[in-house]
Amino acid sequence: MRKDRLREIHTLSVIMSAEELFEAKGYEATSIDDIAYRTGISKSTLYVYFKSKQLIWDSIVCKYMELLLEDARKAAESKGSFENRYYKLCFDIADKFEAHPMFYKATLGAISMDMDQEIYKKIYDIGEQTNEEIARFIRSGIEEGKVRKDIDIYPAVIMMWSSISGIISMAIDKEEYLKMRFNTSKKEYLRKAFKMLLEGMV
Amino acid sequence: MRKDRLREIHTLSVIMSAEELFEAKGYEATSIDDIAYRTGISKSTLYVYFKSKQLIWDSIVCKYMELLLEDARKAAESKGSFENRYYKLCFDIADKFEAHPMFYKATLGAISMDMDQEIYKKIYDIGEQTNEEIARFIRSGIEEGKVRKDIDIYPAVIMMWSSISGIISMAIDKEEYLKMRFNTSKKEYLRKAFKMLLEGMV
Amino acid sequence: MRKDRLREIHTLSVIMSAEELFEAKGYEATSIDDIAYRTGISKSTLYVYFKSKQLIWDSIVCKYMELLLEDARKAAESKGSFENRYYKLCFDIADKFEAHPMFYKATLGAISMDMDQEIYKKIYDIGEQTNEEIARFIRSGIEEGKVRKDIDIYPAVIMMWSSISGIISMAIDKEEYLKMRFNTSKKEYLRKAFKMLLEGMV
Amino acid sequence: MRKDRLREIHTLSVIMSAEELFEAKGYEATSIDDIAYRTGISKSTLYVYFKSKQLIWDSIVCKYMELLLEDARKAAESKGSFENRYYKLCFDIADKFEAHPMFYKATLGAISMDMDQEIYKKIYDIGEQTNEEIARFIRSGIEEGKVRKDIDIYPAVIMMWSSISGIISMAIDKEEYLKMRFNTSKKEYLRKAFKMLLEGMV
DNA sequence: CATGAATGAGCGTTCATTCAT
DNA sequence: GATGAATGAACGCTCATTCAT
Repeated sequence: MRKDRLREIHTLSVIMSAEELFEAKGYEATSIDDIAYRTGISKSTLYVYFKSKQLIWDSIVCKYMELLLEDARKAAESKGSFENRYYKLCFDIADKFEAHPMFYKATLGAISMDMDQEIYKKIYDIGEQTNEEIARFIRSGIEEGKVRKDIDIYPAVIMMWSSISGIISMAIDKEEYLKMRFNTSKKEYLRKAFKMLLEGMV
Repeated sequence: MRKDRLREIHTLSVIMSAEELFEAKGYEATSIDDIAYRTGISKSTLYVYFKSKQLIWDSIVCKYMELLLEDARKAAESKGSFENRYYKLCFDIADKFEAHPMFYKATLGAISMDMDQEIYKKIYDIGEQTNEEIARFIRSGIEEGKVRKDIDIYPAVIMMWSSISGIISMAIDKEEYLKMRFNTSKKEYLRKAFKMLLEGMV
Repeated sequence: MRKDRLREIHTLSVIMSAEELFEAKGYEATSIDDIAYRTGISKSTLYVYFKSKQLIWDSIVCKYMELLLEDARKAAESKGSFENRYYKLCFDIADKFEAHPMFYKATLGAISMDMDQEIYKKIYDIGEQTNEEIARFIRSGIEEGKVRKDIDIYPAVIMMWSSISGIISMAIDKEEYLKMRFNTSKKEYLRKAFKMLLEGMV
Repeated sequence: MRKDRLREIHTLSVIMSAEELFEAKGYEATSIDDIAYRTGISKSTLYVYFKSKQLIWDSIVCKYMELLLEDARKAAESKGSFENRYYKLCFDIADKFEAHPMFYKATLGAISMDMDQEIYKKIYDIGEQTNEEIARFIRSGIEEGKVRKDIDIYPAVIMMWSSISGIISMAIDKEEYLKMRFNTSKKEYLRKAFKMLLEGMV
């Protein structure tokens, strides 16, 4: 269908503009006018494609979740030692956080569990798949003998996930401070912190 | 002084109301009108005590930082084995996060480093003291032989800090999900996660 | 274009309302709400057409300056004796002052010389053209032998301008007083005053 | 009475502060808080002495009118030729306008003729006395043979008054412009303009 | 489908004024 | 007499959203 194509193109370009603006100025400070103007369409046209500002945000969240899922899948499926895949995963995520300042807020905020809204259901599903991939990844670590056999896999998934996010987000928020106060670059700090986190699982 | 008392009472009750509202709806979505109404004073009166909305937020951040500092100090100074003090610290913080859902955003978000403003200077100083207490705590762990000698203390402080926050905040955000999906209570999950984190440092 | 028409209509009617209100209550005491209400549109709609209150004022100033320019041009170009053209000019301006009580404040107050703003540049240019027309007018008086040859034209332009405004604005402000105290009608007073200005008191 | 003394001192110091502030920032932009603070009393105390902000303004207007009356009286009574006294009067007024940017607005704005308010009655009376002094001054010019015998004295008073104000106020508002455009200093311009006013352009 | 036009609801902030003590 | 405390009423301005065409 032509129509679907067109709709998709519009949808995507709105999301692109919104992403840039949300990242530059934050959700609240970005106006629908801004988004429409940057997209090159009229405000009313934008409303044809997105029923509300919130839904634009949710779409971006969804997109980000998909990126995370991809990273998790790579960690679970790709070749290489467990350690290598672990560091790869950590830094892949860190890169995304860095490239998209709103990544943290978007993927880790309390996400509405209102499953009536299609978008929230989708986001939830992607989250589940991601957990599943991380679980596979940890299991592969156990098989490789790099992770304790007695670990409780699902809590470990969540723990890993939340620690990684906590570590990355603080590394970004306090980059300046880390440099100034401890003369540690963000990258260096991250490597140390990820290492400490890993050793807890060994 | 009577007047100082009154001022303090007002200040505290504004902060209380604001805290509840910020927690329920977030900073942007909470209006000064809301805060004044919930405090039971007029908007103009509120402005007698707080020169701006931002300053209300900053005061809350400051208060939270002081609570954290207290916990850190207890961990560094109180008697008991390193492990016990560690778990005490983790759960003390978890309690605070739970009592104040905005704790995470308040204490870990990027805090202005504009040292001209008195309040930011104060917040920064409290943060420094807190780091120092955690460093003392870790050093006591080393002395006790419970933490590796070769650990890099300050990165470890930050790493510990960010992981703990990440873990707690996700535990709270996903409590319902953890129960439903893995039949794990938040408390149980937290204990496991904190344990994993600790073992990385051993 | 339909849309240009609409825009123009709105613009003009906002200016009309604002003019009446500024005249009745002054700039500061007139609120945007007042203007919108009197125009019969919502405040938000008003902001579609004027980006700020200041710009509404500036537009009115600009309009007034154009009216003055027209009068000056007529004085410089029309047929008739110098005296007749002089009195015509004076009373034309007086009529305008009367029709628009804020004329004085608008056209003679300190006008921003910030030439970056388009509107101020326009106002300045119109002022320059007006001075030029008055200069032509005075030169024609010299040619006719009705004005001293040795007069310094540009200071004379400004002097004439400011005296005429001073005279008219006081005549309007004190109309009631003139009648009551000296039994002189405004018109009669103005004729005498303009004559004195032309001939001097000596 | 002690009390009256004290009252007077307070009244005067409020007026002084207000004057400075009104001149620096204008009437609207000056708050009662500003005035009280600068006076060194509390806002509430200020209200003991002045029932409203408007009345503070009116008191200043009154004071200014008294200054004008003094100048007019000097012109009428002092020794010297008519011309000399004329220029003295003009420049005395110009000096006052310059020293007090709000002088113009204060003394020439349409003054309320609400004679119920004591202050307005006082202002009106001073205005009357001033006109009378100027009338005496012009009569002395006639006696000296420097002013036409057939002049209508009271209209001439008003005309002179309004022209002088118009000339001075434009000289101040456009000082920068006069310099830039015609390379004429304010003083030089004023002298020329006052001369033209005296002698007429014919 | 695309949009120009319009707006209601709200925002953070200010300030002249009142009043009990 | 002096004041600290409190406030109602505005203010200029913004913005997500609706709707007729």
